[in-house]
Amino acid sequence: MVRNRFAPSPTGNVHVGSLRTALYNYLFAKKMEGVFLLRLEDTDQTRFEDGAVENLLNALNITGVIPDEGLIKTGDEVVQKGDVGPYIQSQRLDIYQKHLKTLLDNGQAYYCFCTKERLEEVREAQKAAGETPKYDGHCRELSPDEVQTKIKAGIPYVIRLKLPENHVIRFEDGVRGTIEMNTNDLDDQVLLKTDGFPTYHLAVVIDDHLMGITHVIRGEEWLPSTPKHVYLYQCFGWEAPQFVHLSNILNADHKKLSKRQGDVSVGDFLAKGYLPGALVNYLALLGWSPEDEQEIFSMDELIQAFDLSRVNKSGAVFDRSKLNWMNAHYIKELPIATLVEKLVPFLIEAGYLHSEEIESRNDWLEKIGELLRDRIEYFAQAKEELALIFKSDFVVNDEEALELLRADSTKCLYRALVEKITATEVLDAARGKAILKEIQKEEKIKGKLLYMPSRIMITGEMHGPDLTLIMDVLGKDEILTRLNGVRSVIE
RNA sequence: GGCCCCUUGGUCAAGCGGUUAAGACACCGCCCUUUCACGGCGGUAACAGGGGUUCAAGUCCCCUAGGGGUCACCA
Repeated sequence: MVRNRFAPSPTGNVHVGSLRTALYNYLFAKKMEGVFLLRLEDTDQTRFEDGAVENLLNALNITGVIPDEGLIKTGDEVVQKGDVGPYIQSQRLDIYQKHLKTLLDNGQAYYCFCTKERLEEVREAQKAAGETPKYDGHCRELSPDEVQTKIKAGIPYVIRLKLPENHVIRFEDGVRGTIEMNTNDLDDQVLLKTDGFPTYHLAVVIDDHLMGITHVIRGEEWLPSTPKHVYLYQCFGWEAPQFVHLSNILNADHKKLSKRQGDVSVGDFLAKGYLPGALVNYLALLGWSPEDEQEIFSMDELIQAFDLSRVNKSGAVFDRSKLNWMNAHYIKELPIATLVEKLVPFLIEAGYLHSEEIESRNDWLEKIGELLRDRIEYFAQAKEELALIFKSDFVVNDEEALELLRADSTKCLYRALVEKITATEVLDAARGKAILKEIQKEEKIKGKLLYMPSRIMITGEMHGPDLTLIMDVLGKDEILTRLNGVRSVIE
């Protein structure tokens, strides 16, 4: 039975790269009818950020990458579910201690009393000499007596992994094949920190084993330290899981996608009005490809199609414009009620709508939604796209537009428009269309000279949504107000 | 710098010894549209370089180059 995990540390927002890692774990687990669990790697006491766990679980819940076991959020409550917990590393300290003792007893780990200052000096000296910075083994061969004396003296210590010299460690990576590394190129990794907390390297091995993890699917940044993990499995006499290292998601400059270069967290994208399904769909295709040429996938379809053997080895650039295309596609498919529901927060944010008006203006909101549907890639674009709807006191500055307004026929068009709209009971799209047709017939104004000046007089812009839809949304009174506003330019 | 990984169009990518080297996004053009967009149709554009192996190499091997990751008492 496949057992997977997503094991983030509780820091800040969820990076899209992390989401993708979680997603691939999830898809694989579901595909294999296994279990996807979430474990919190909070062994760095200095890293903790308030609300991070909530944030993390919310992001997973919203995107549908939901753990079966471990730390989960049901309703407003964060709970731990499962038989092999706790699933929070800071609650497993005694477990690490116990296993560490085995290592110490077997001579596979040792106490190290070196100060940070000394380590720093050693590193500097090595760098200066052009060598690879590495622990120099200063405490490697301390006698048991010496160790006891120092511990009794209260000297702070860490515990390090005692790597055998010149020993090749080999393992099979699920996407990269055989990986070999010589222990001479590896460091005697700290396993237990001065504060009594384990490092990632110790905790991840013990937890993955104890939690029955069969497949470790994680980011490529772990590849160089995986041999240490493999060695630890050997020390404990445990069977190592299948390792699968996913390549990084890159920026346009081919560097690891990181903050300060735009949006990188799930929260950023959600806040801009990207749909969770679209984000997941896009991320799924970033580093994996299906057998056929399907591009649009529901989560269930992804589960069906997903296959670790089709995961790509090389890094993938995060392409915002393709994400935009995909999100636009999802928006086009949305039922109108859902579209409105998604849109409303952005209208409120833009100051176009008050929250009390939501229900009473539903018909109007649906019109706005349809008018926007084919025109935006993500909901935050609604603000700009709708600017011409909410700006009644516009001033026309564009030369070309002014020229059209000053055209001889426009005076005539203007009068006819005012007259017909004033005489109209309800100005909906159909009536708007009819009015323009009538003017075309009666005043012999047609084509560009009919539609462009009308558009400019009503919106102040040369471009925008279908004019009759705009008329419908604006309504009779607002349009008359606007026409009145441009009167001076026309006459 | 050491070690490890990677390398097909601008981007995502298919390809797993014999193909006119797919498809998608982006871009360009045409059509639709009395605007812009949407949509439809079409187009430009790639096997990093060099050696092998083979009748045959984008596909296998080696070297070079380029890119990335990693070298913490962070994960």
